[in-house]
Amino acid sequence: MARFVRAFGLHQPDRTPCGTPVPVSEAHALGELAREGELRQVELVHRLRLEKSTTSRIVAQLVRRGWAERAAAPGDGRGVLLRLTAEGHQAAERLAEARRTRFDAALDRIPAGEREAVMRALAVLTKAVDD
Amino acid sequence: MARFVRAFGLHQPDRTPCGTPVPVSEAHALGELAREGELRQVELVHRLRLEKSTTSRIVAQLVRRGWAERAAAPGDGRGVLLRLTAEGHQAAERLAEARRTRFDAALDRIPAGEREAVMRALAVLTKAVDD
DNA sequence: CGACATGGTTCGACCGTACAACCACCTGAT
DNA sequence: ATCAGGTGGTTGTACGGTCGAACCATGTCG
Repeated sequence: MARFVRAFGLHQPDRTPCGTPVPVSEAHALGELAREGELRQVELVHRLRLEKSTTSRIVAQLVRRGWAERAAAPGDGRGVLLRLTAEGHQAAERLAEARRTRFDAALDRIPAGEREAVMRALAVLTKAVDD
Repeated sequence: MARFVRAFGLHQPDRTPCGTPVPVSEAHALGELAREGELRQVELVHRLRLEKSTTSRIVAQLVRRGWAERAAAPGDGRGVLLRLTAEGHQAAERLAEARRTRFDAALDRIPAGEREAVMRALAVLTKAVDD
């Protein structure tokens, strides 16, 4: 496990393991938003497992980069609804591309017959770890 | 993958995912030293995938805690040979215990028939990711 | 003997995260 | 209708892990 963390480069939180100079948490936020389309900020807190203060800053950073925009949440005057801008979607796509490249390279080193089993195992492990 | 990182708590580098209030990198260093007995500091640099400056600081921290001690490397006046103290071994054991607890809990949530396959898959993936 | 490489340390800067305090808004009970 | 307590967000502050560069000592090779 420890080996995996180091090999994957997870100990450097301000750089994506896939080589992109974007903080890991920001990349994750971008990914969630890209998949969901819209997201309440509080939902992002839960998915990213961060404090709301940290999440607030990350969102501010995304907005500053021009990747996301805040809107009022429908039916709740307190909430913030997040949405990716056009540039945000492009950035997410670039990130996904880098991720694909990185993973393809890794998968190449896994015997073809085992690939699917490994991917499924990772999903199982994630679910098991997730309390 | 991203889900796994968040679920496992890897985004918080100053706390072990297993609940111990010890920085992740320090825990990894402790683990390597416990397994190897002795280790050159430069070897730790490679295994931890850190800069030598960062490694130096981590070692200093271990020494400060009374968990490790530096010695001259045999046959090389520049090098530093690292060794765990008695307290260091105890600390490593406590860490291993916490890890075991955490993993057992996770493994309990994996169908018995799949456990071995999942563990093997993780090893395969680590090797594949490791350039 | 001199040039370059290697192992370590120290210094400075950056940045991600948590915690606390605070505000705005919502909700439910009286 | 009102007030208490809960929830969503922001800002200030502190902490700490990591890197890069400068520097030193030691080893190595021509």
